[in-house]
Amino acid sequence: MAKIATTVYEQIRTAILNGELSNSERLVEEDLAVSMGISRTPVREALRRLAAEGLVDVSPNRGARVAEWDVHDLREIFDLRSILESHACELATPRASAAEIEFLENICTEMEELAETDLSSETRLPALAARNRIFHGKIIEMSNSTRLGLLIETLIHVPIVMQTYKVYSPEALQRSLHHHREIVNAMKAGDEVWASSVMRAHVLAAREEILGQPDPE
Amino acid sequence: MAKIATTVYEQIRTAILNGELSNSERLVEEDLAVSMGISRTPVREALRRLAAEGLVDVSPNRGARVAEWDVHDLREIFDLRSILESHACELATPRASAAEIEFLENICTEMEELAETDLSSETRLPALAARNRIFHGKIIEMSNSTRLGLLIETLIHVPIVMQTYKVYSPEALQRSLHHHREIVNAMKAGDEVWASSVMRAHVLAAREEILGQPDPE
DNA sequence: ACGTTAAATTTTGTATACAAATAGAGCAGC
DNA sequence: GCTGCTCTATTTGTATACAAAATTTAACGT
Repeated sequence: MAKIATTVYEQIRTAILNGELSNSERLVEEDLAVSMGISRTPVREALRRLAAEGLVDVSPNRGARVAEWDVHDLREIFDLRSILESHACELATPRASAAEIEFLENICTEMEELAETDLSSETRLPALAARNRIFHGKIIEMSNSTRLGLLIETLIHVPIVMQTYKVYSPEALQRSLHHHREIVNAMKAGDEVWASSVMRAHVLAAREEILGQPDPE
Repeated sequence: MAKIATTVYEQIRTAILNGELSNSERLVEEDLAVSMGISRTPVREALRRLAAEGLVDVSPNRGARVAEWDVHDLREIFDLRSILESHACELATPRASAAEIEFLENICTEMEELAETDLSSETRLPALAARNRIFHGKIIEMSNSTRLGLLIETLIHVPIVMQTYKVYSPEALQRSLHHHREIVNAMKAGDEVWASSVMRAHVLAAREEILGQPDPE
């Protein structure tokens, strides 16, 4: 059987990612423990792990809260994502096998077909978001850099980043899908400069779609 | 008084960073606890924290070991450092104040003076390494991106990266100091492309100095 | 001698107990 | 009504106890 601490960790994590916990909600160890019928020990471990990932903030003797992110945080996150995922494309392109290219192409097709159906349906947006994550994750995996993957992971687990498509306009969605298709074409052509440039543009476009105009600071 | 867990964390951490613990040495909770006269609980917390940072590896029911890094790991680390620190330069340049430029210039001067003295002395290399860390840290701080700082931090705490200068040839050291000076000059001129390019070259040069020629894979 | 299996020991994972710190309620004073 | 205080209740931090898993040791047969 899996460790209890890991189970707790995953439960709290998905709860945060799905936005089921309100912003900066207090996470009391005892409460979580009794609600799950376990002791505080594994709860503590899970919370510390989430803190290390940046999903919760803990202050000494004051406990843990769900982390929250302001506009400046999101700007930082998308800026870094644009750099790191672009780099992933650069590394992945010369390594890409025919099978991997085909895999990415299939996801593009699936997403395009999904986008043509009624988007107001409950199931469409999650389906798109899931495939989007697979698409980006696959390219990161293809980059063959464990640490690059880990760095990106620590960035994108912020709820708003996970739920990107929820705030997309139809035009933004179309542009996003075109970017995906163009990235695969660039990789197919073995052109890592092209591929990485489109990826960078793709993430920065998402940034603007979510944040609106750049803040002057 | 500070939390015991934090104290333990720092002790183990510096022990690893100073290379006082042999590679992949087992870290038994009970042993560490009794040797410090405390219970296992804070030791556990410290070990999990170090695991999240990548300084130790933990396997379920099998405990923690000091992490070790092979050539491929180091290559990944320096590649990512080159990208992220270069980005830090890009962000820092337009924000740099006169005082900050002067601060960096002073470090450059100090390091140049240290390099002219007898390098075989016990104290010279640590003094250089400390100033090197301050130099890079200052630029990261000037970039004003909390997350960028955190990402870089998780990369550079690997012992070999911390102790870079220990393996430098005199020529490599000179080149490194020239890079530092050039970076400051570029920032002073407000040229973020120049500054970030030199920084990228600076880190990639360090990579080659430490790893030798690129592995063909 | 060698390998295999089974007990014994060690070590981790979780629960519980207690101490230390913090937050909050209630009340005094202005 | 508001501010600042004390005391209580809550909550975190650490220690200890026990259960579960893994590693080591020992025994046994071939």
